[in-house]
Amino acid sequence: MRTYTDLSITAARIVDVAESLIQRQGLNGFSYNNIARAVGIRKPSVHHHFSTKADLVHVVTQRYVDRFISQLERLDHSHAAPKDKLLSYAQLFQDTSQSARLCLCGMLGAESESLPNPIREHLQTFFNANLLWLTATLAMAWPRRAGSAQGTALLLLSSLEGAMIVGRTLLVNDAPMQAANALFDQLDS
Amino acid sequence: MRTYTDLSITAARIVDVAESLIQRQGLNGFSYNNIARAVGIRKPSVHHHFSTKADLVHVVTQRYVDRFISQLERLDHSHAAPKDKLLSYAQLFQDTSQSARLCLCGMLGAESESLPNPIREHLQTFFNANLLWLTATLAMAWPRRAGSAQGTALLLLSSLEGAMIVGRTLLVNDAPMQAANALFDQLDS
DNA sequence: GTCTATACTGAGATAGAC
DNA sequence: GTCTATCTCAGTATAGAC
Repeated sequence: MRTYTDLSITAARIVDVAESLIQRQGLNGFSYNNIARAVGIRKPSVHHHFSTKADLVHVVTQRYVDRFISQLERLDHSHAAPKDKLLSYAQLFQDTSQSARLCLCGMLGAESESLPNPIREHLQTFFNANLLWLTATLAMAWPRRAGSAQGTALLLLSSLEGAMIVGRTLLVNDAPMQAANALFDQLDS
Repeated sequence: MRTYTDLSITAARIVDVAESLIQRQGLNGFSYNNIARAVGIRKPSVHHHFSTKADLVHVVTQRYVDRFISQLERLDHSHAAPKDKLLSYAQLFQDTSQSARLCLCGMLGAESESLPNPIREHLQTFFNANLLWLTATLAMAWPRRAGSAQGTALLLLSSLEGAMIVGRTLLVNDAPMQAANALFDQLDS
């Protein structure tokens, strides 16, 4: 199966466009034609780089998950205070929301019934990595509540994923940050 | 525009099937053929009842939103303790999750860029009604935290919507209830 | 209300020239 | 790597008979 580490310039542009389209319209909401127009080439040229849609979506997902996990690691190495790490984490979702996109894995997770198995596994990697990171970081930020960190991690991750959906529908552009701050306030009190 | 209050028996079956398909596969993940097979009629017969897909989805959404709001009113009239009302509320999402579905409005909200405007408005009605109900009920359940009830309402609604997505991907079947309980525990402490 | 038959369109995909 | 041309299939939708 293809990987994203050795993409030609055109292939990388295709992956960029496909990523954006999935985050905005969902897996079944775009076609090779949409990609071709956005990149400025013809449909068969897209097939030249990614012979099937499943292949393309696989590469897009793999790159997204790897990049996101890299950001978690970068946050860890930043030596910021745990609470500030969590604010930066919430800001990642906030930024995506502000560019009128959903989290790629949230969107694909919603549509996961139509998804090939290898892609499903990438989504599981994504959510598991986030839950692990959040559990550890929440336990450091609020040590007295360390015992409930695992449940709080699921609460925070779910609320950020959900807030992107609620926010885009109600045209509230800071829903992820609002939801995260509501939780942080409760944890502080 | 059609409404759901005077559906023939066949039309009601079509709406039932369409609702389930949207919750499982999303707006772009099913066709009139899928519906026809599930109902046991032919494709043109589906068109006889709902001439376009937009028309069908509109009726499905309208019925779902009205029914859900009725459930909120029923909860209000139940004279249960506020905290128990909130538990029953979370259970609504939990039940949906357990039948391998997402919230219809969560799914359509994710795909809302491809949605006709009238349907978007139903989604806004849904989320606004939920936020209002949650804000009021949270303020009753935890009066000392009444000042932050609005933010907590967004947090809870978002987390339930998101937990359905995270849960279905990780094959955790009680994610909505886990997320809600994590929040209720913090509010209690 | 339901059916068969049929448009028409767009989607995913391939062949083969340049 | 890109193109034109083409294939096949599914999707939405309509016409008209029963």
